[in-house]
Amino acid sequence: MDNAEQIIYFAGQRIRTVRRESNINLHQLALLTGISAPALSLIENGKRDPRLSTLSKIAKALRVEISAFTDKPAEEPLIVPDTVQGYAISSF
Amino acid sequence: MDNAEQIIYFAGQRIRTVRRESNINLHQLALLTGISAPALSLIENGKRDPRLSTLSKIAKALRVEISAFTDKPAEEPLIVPDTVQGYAISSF
DNA sequence: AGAGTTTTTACCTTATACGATAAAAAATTG
DNA sequence: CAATTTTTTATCGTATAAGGTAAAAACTCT
Repeated sequence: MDNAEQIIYFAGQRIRTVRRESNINLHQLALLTGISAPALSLIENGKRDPRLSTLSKIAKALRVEISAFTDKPAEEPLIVPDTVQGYAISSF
Repeated sequence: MDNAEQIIYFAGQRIRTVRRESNINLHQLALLTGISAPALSLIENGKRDPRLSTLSKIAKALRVEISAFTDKPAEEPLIVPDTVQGYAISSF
């Protein structure tokens, strides 16, 4: 799996995750984006290499930035806090 | 100009800016990405709707995230911290 | 299990991205 | 300005994205 394939696969997973968080199905996303449900299915499964305009329509419909589909989520902060949820770390 | 066209146009401008900051020409970027110089020219001028894999190759060659082409740059931070990652700013 | 819903797959058509090449146009530099 | 470099435009061939439709498969319930 080369780099581009990984990106496509990852983006598909992210789109699916965001869509499910919005509690809508492929048919509904199809209506919102103007992209057919079969096309969306292929994209979510990493079997299609979507165009920028296609990503843009999906992002707009799901109300996220395109980077939500392309960038790895930020690392956890490197600075360890003294307390977690009000408990001193030493108590763990 | 609809939303998708704006995204495509904006991405092209960003790619051109990042490429020029790297001091390379279209021919050189073509060699780095495997995308022809004419194709890169069309993309930079917002006349072509690139595939995700194409954006990925360009981002990799220019050593930036795809979001560098798709997202509006973040505002400058409003609050200047006293320390960064545990080091006093004055030590830089 | 059966019914209803959602997703996937397949097939066909159309639109368009992309590579290659060449030529024209624009920008840069001496 | 002339020479060189860089970018743009045009044309052609191939690959593939995307829509529509329909059928199959997979899930989700009661």
